[in-house]
Amino acid sequence: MAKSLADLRCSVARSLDVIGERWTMLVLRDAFNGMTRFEEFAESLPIARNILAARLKTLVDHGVLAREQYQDRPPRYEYRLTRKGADLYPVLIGLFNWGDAYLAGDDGPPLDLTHHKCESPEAHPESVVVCRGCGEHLTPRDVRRSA
Amino acid sequence: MAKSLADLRCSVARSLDVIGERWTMLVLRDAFNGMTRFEEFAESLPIARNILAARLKTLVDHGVLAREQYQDRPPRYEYRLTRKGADLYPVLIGLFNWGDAYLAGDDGPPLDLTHHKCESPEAHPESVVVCRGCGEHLTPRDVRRSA
DNA sequence: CAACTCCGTTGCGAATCGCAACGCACGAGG
DNA sequence: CCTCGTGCGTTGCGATTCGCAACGGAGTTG
Repeated sequence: MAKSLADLRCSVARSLDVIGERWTMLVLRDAFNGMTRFEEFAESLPIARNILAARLKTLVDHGVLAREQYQDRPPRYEYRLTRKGADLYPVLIGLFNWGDAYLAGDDGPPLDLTHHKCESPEAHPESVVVCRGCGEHLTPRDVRRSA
Repeated sequence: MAKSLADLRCSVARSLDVIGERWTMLVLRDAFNGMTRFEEFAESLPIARNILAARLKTLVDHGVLAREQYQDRPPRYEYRLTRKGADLYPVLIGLFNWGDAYLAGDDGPPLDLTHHKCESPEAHPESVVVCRGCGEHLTPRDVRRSA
């Protein structure tokens, strides 16, 4: 996997090379949800333990998660999001929004997230594309390649 | 692939079940970039032709791309983003931003996107998480599960 | 009629995944 | 001491998926 995607001179491809493997984004979803330990992830997802170990290792290798020892005898570690990992929040929320909008079952979106300081009934997180310069909301047609 | 991810009662998992396979987001990147034909995708990416055919088929099956005939004799088709597909823009830009920020090579980000109506030198698209109710910029700590 | 284009499909070896079992270090109970 | 339970992975093996290269077929051009 690593070789062919990473050297495509494309930031999207490089990102996917790190977080595009099966289960990886779901592990990160759990991490954003506060989980830190191997057994928590393993119970939350129907993922094989060897695959979970491999995913955690590549995320740690890439600096998305940090592996920190929280006890000796026996040594046990927890996995925490780094700044780099936390910066994937727009991607995660984007997937969340899209699934809610188009793939929800008959009984509506499975999970409800709320901005807890906001009074509005619509206080849900939403991933949107804006212009870093003027702040305007952007569609694909507002953007072009410039280099 | 389909079975285990789709029935996880999680919008993120359901989204990944549709667009989480290897190469899929890169095909969509090209589609956002204006490509529509099989041969264009095949030339743009180092993807095996059988895999490309399979990815296009699942994207069409899920309504992310629409397959439209653009000539008879021989029948030829083009693949266009639907509204559902276009709504993946925040995810794509999120991956793009993250790769630019953390995975760029020595010579900076490989590709530069610009909001062409904006005069600012910082007129680049950015995927951010905001509150649908109040519009405020949100971090993971501002959000909690409410259902 | 031979060459070329566009769009896939097929066959086969290689890589990856899923599942279940095992390993190991430690603490608790009997 | 012996066994059980927990936390955290690793190993083995069959099943799935992928990558590559070759083939096919329908039409167009020289």
